[in-house]
Amino acid sequence: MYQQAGSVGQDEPMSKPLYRQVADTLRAEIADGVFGPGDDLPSERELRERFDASRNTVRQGLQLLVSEGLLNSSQGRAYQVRSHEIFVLNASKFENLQFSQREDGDSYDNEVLHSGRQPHQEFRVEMVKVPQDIAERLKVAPGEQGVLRFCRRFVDDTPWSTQATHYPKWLVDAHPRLAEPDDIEEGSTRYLADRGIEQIGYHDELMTRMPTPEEARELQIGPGVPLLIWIRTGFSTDKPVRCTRTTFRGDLNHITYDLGDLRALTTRGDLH
Amino acid sequence: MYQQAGSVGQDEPMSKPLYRQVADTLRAEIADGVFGPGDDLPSERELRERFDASRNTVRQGLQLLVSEGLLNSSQGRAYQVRSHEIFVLNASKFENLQFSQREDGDSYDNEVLHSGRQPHQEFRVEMVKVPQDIAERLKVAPGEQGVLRFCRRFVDDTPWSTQATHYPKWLVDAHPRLAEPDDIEEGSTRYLADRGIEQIGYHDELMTRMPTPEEARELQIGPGVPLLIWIRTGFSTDKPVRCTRTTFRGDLNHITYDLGDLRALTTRGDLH
DNA sequence: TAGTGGTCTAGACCACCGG
DNA sequence: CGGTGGTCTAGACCACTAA
Repeated sequence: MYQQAGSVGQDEPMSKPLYRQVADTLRAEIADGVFGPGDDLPSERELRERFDASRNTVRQGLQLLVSEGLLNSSQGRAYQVRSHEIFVLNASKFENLQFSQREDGDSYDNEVLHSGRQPHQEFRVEMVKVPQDIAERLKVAPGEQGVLRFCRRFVDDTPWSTQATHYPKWLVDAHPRLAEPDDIEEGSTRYLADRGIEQIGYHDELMTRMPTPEEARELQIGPGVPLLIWIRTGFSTDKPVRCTRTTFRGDLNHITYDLGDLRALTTRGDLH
Repeated sequence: MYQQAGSVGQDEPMSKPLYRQVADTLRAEIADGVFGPGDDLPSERELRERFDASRNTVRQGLQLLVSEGLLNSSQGRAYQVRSHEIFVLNASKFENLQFSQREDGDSYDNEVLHSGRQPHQEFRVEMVKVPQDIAERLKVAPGEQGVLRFCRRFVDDTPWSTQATHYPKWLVDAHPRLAEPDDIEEGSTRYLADRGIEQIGYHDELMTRMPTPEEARELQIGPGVPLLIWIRTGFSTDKPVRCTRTTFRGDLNHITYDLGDLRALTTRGDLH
């Protein structure tokens, strides 16, 4: 059934390694719905028999699927097909993504509150040295102090994203509430705007990479789930005012932008 | 030196598995520059001695780093520290990302042409059934035919991204050059605009995930490199006109958006 | 407690790369 | 050719989960 690796077929098929056959077969079965989201896969022992392979080989195949983000695994329990509910953030509309607060009008476009999920967030404020990369974006001297307002968001106790906003020292000196450890009721962007510091332009950067071990721990993600990173630098008329780095679990989040005239979108229909 | 797994320390440290110690140690050394971009790592045999571990255990640790995108590996050669040159695409400025063509003014913001790299692209046009997800975005019946204009871009023969644009049948019927197999000189968006079909709004979606095996082959990426996916739907005054899905190697590409008034950014300085 | 996955070993053979 | 990584096996012990 499953060809041995190494001994190459005469002419063309150049047999795939066994562990890849295992992965490909299971991947196809997941795609076909033989195993649906949340289902348990057969145990390693059963797969070993089915594919006539050693345990390590079966594990190597399963590991591949884990690293593709298709499976979850944890000690003592069967491999499980991942299921995804995706949160969509419209970055061109929403200035502050604030959970469980005024959802006036259009404040964010999520499927969270509309599906009985329970969002919450952890919040903290620190005085820290502005990290090098942020300092460049804020155009402040490397090593300068600044305020970090940090937030980690959860949905039903699943970590969803972390958000770190840095404010330069000159701004904090002029508007000290930025450094206070409470959530700013009206939103810090609004607070600044009310005090004459208006953000009239944004520079957004989007990128992806695999999490570091710390990030993986913080967002409780295993291998195989990439991060989606969104860095927004907010500008007043003459200089950068703040820099926010939001780190999302890539498997649970999409970001959208609406540009230009979208009157044709008013009948949104089944558009994602 | 390196604690055994299993036998738990009395009170707290709960020793890490050996393969993680291998990975963590090497990761730190890469971060510290002990091994720079492009450098070879010591061979598995040497690492086995250094960490006093079996070959499989060392391999497991190395595999972790590969899956984090830090290392490349291929048969017969040493593990190599990945090096990244990142291409930045400003999605709010550039309608068509066209390689090696009129770079009038600001047409794209890359470090490619400015560093002596050689870009090129493969191009093809097909008549295909519009895929389900694209059909939703184009608001056409699922299963309907449409034109697919496909492009794969390279930099110095490294696959960089693939781009697939779907046009609905009604548009192609009215403007048949969309279905012709040549590159449209002036750009297809321009071609349409000249014929009265102007795209006045865009809906962009950004997401990340690990590549499927096909995608990994097409972009020549190994495990540990996530994809960055950008889906742009272009709208005329009353309906969607085209849908473009661009699939980037996440390790080589960033996307940016400029929103609002960015006069403060004119002195771009060291801002990325 | 039985069954699952997590970690680890020792050794084998192979394919590929470079000198 | 020698050295590298790629694949695979057989078996061991452990930690965790669920019944």
